[in-house]
Amino acid sequence: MKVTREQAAQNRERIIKTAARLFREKGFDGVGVADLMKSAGLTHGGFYGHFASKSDLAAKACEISLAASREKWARLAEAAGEDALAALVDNYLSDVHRDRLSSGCVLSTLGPEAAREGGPVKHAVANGLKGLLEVLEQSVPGRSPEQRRKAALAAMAQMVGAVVLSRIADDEALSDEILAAVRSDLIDPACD
Amino acid sequence: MKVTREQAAQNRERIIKTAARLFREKGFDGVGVADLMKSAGLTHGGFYGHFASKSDLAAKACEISLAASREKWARLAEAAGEDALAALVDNYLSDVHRDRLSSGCVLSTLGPEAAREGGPVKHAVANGLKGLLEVLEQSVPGRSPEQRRKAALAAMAQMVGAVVLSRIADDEALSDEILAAVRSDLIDPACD
DNA sequence: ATTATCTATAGATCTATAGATAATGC
DNA sequence: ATTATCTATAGATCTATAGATAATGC
Repeated sequence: MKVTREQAAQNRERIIKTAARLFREKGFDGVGVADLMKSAGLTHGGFYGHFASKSDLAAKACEISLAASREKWARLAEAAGEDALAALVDNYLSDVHRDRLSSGCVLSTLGPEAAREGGPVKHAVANGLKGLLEVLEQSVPGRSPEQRRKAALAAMAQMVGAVVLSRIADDEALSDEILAAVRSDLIDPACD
Repeated sequence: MKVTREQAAQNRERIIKTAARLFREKGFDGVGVADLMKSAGLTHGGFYGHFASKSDLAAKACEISLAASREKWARLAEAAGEDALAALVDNYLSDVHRDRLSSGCVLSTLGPEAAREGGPVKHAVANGLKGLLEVLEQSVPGRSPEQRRKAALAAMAQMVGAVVLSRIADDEALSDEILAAVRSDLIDPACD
């Protein structure tokens, strides 16, 4: 039954990645440790050799999810050059992002739950937010660093809110309308 | 043990109001039927005489919470006249709203969970969103109805996102900074 | 010998229901 | 007689742990 040290490390990574997917799909309370381990191809009891608690795993899952988001943002911004903001916005407000919870931004799938959870989970998500803001500050137009900081905060809030609302809307027309309105508000020249 | 027909109706209302408070504080999965009934001063088993299921209650709790938000918005907008948007924004982005989950906007406390839940709960929240948008469309500046509609959608997303993020931030400086940046972005003249 | 994983289970909790109780309302 | 509420519990599920197992790594 025992596996190599390296295999055990891989199993641990697989548990975290599975959790990162399932928590985003079903919420922290929507998936139990047993389901989670089954999805990772392991047994229930093996879990506590890897993690102190479900909450411990939740914090690590949020951490890697948001680190992946940050890397994706940095790649997109880098590739888009001058149009970095538009590239980030188009990506975040896409219907793919809205519809595929399992790989989406943790801020919009688990934000309120993480805030309530507190402790290491909230801390991990707060750090992830800071990381995304760093990328956004470099992608947003503005004369001074202060202006860019403010613009990044405003854009971040608007993107997260748009995805949350687009997932609440129960008719697709409204959902699409929300994404389109916010995309236009963020990208098109502010002065009309 | 039996109470008057009127008392029973009052008990039902009290259950819904208690649920509206507790669900926002702890999430749908954070409070059980037994806790909820105890908080309402009733016993566990009595619940199913009033509601078909916990989910049924959740939908009704979201409905009354969002109806109350809409009424509050309408009152604020009415009282502020020309400055309706600023009044709504100041209220939504206040630290009181951020800190007091129990009476806050359901979109920012339970939005992602309601979207996952689907069914009547999601439907109730989607309808509540539409109601708030109606008030916001009348409060936002813009030459045409289409322009106001777009501005309302953009503002709604930004307000919800700002509160979600301000609750995630684990240092108060960042949390306040988010609220202030978004407030200024929404209220101050858009062109600098 | 160590340790990653397994089986099995303790103990707590959750939703929902069954049947008893007692006050209302005909 | 009806019915709102109560007590008690069924049945499912959840987190976490205890102890067994078997392959690695010294």
